[in-house]
Amino acid sequence: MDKTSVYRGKFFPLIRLFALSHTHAALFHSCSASTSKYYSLREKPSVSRKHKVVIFRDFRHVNNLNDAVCVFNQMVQTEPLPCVVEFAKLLRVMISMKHYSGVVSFFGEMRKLGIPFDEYILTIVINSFCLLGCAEHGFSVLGIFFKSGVQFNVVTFSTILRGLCEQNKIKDAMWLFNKLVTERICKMDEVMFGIVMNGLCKQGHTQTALSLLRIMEQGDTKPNTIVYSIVVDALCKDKMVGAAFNLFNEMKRKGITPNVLTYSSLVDGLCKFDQWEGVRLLLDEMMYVNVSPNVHTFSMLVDAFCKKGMVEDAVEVLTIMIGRGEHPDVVTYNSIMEGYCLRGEIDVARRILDSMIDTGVKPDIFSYNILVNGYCKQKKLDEAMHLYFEISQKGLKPDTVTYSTILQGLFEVGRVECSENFFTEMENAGISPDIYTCGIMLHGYLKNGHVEKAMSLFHRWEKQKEDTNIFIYNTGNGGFFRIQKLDKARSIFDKLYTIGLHPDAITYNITVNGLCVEGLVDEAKELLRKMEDNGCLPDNATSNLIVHGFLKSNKANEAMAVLKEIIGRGFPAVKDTVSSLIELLLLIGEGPFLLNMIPEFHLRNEK
DNA sequence: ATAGGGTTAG
Repeated sequence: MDKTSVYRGKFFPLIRLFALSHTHAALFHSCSASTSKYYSLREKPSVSRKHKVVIFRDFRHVNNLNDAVCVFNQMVQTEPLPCVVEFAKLLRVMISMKHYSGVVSFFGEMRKLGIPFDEYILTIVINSFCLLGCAEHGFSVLGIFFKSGVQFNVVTFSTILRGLCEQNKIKDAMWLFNKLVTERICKMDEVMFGIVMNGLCKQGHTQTALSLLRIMEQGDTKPNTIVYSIVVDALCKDKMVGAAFNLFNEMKRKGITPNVLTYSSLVDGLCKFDQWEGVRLLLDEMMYVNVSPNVHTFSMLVDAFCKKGMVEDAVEVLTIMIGRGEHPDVVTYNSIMEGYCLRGEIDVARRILDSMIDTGVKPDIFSYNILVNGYCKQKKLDEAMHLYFEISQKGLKPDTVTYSTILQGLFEVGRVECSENFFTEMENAGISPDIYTCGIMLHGYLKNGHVEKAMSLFHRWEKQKEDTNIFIYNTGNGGFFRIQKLDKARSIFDKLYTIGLHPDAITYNITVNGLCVEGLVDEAKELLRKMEDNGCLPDNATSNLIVHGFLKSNKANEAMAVLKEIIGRGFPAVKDTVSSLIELLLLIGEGPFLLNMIPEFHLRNEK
């Protein structure tokens, strides 16, 4: 019988008492072995009833994996064994040092040696698996709970749920969550709800999160500030700022106080919609209820102004925040840099990078990526490359975005071979291309006329199905149309359905436009009908593309029928489309039709 | 357990 089996079964609580008295002996033992630098008396002391000896292990000197291994080896050789709590402390230190697999192997060693463990140790092990990116291994640790009779708690399951959510396995998380609820496996708390709701929101299931909030209201665990804030933020990100404000007002009515995070989410939502007056009112309210805007809040404002090209206003926000004692950080400065880059004032941006360092704010990889992009957009590829080399010199590591940005820049100026070499450099550096990189490579090849290369890349990525999204297809589709590989484009479109990817408005637009340019009226017509059936209503771009497609193909007459049809179904025309349309109608002598349509345009534009 | 910044397609 191995040592762990002693701790199994229903007698566990009794045995735990035994283990505890064991522990005191261990503490005494470690006191006598006080030659070790890892033991000290500085922490709040615990007094052993038996020996009246004051002792605590101190792990502050454990600074690397090597230290941890030494301490661990020493601990397991100590006779009698140190307390479970001591092992838990060591494992926590290892997590803070990011030695997650070390935690797992220490735990394996502990089991082999029959060292007792408790729910805290097991939860730390689960957390390590999660941080290693394999949350599903957490389930096997759950097995250890059942086998050893250790009682789990809310935190155990919250940890697994958080891990699953972070790996975007929201379905698995929901399955577990439902099981916990329906089988009453453990008591729910606000934190667990928060974790699941946050996971749902991050995966775009805001409405499900909202219904969970409603369920909470009916139950014993009432939603708190954080739970409300999670949904408020998600609604803002879904561009449903109105709904977010409804929820915000509702929580205030119910006496749940919004905090700086709640307010900041709303400020950001309003900024993205240019609702400056609303922003002003909200900031006033914050002052009134004594919730101070912090560096996040101010950075959102700074970023919003910069993205609109209003860098002067952004700088004014910067002055205000400094005046209020809120220190701008790397994110704030990065936004300012981007603001200048967007206006083409890359040299100013470059100077900000240098002045950041003077104020004690260290640039990060974002800072460099912003500047690299600035140079690329100005087609200053040599400067961009120079900056790329500077990144490593500054002790930073170029990431996927850095490489993608430069690849895009190289393609843009037609340096296809450089792009190819740089792509190889990226792979050699161990940076794997993501969906952006794929799109850039595909589009870059197509734009520069390398159809075959684009095709082979396309097929390579297509096979790695889990990485495929609609974007790659849209890029391929548009490119293949542009170079008149109609069959290819058509087959890509058809394939979307078979692999279960849903075409979006852009997919339809690209394809409709491609068909129009080719003068394939019937097919375009067919597709528009499909578009409507699939709930993808034609948007401004659709109408523009159709009109331009027709004009380009000089097949105005045949195409006019399609236009009439979509106008009849509700043409979401905007001004620039209308002018193109007028051009087309006059071209084919459809003046009377045009006159009929004018009131129609007015009606729709006013809606 | 919750908030801010960088790269893609029509």
